[in-house]
Amino acid sequence: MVMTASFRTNTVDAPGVLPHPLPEPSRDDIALEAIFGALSQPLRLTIIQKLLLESEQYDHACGWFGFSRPKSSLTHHFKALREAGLIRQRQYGLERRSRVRIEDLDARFPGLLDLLVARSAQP
Amino acid sequence: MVMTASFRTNTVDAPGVLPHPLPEPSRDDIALEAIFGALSQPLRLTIIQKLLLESEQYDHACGWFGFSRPKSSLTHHFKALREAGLIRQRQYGLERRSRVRIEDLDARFPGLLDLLVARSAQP
DNA sequence: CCAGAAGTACGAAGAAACTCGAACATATCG
DNA sequence: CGATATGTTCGAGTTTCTTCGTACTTCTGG
Repeated sequence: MVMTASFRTNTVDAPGVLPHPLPEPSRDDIALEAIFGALSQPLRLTIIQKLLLESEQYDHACGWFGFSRPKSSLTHHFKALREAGLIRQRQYGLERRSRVRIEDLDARFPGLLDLLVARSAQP
Repeated sequence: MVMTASFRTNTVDAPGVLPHPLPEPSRDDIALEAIFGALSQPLRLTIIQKLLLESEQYDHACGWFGFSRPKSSLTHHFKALREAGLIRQRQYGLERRSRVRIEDLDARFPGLLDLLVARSAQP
């Protein structure tokens, strides 16, 4: 995964109230190949699924997920998800909380998120 | 992409008439991570899109696509798509023809193929 | 101010993917 | 049979991931 697209610091949700999002690709720069590349990593797919299925209305810091991996590994994977355009990250004091960019992804690739949370048919 | 799942030589379409498919994962062994990994390569995503949008009813040999890459590279990418469960390949005399496993993919991951052929919104 | 907590940055080592040439296999056609 | 066409296999070189330790930064709470 290489970061080539242009990045911006967007301010969608109530500027002044929420911390600014970390640099991320704009909606139109989200590429399907990058999405697929990011989601081909099992841990990263799990992160997105967990956010979609178990998060309640709020963003979650990476400690919330309960992964037993070194912190630097988690940084790496969350950054990969952010740079692919899958999550938005905001700094709240010490912790950095993530949420799925649901609106952007639904607008750009309708059906993608449904695909990720659908229980795969196991006959 | 590593090949770990069990493989079988399935015989879905009129055995005796069509050549046997090359070894491929069974429908239930198709994994989302593997799909995503395969489609994160731009050329491979193009192959699937071209098959879905431009193929008329038949399988296509890799010469049909008109890629200007060494033959060994094409072999590599078609094999990756087959091992991920995205395409089925059959040997017709000299040439090896590929088609998307539409039924299997629709059954296992509804919406996936629609996602691949949807024209991404470019405002 | 200091200690602890959350996370980053850097870098290195190993694994995996990508690209491609060269040699080989096999089917078809004249 | 020999030439050609399609595609494979093998191997090497290069690049990209992945993992993780270490050191560093920054915020928060006493």
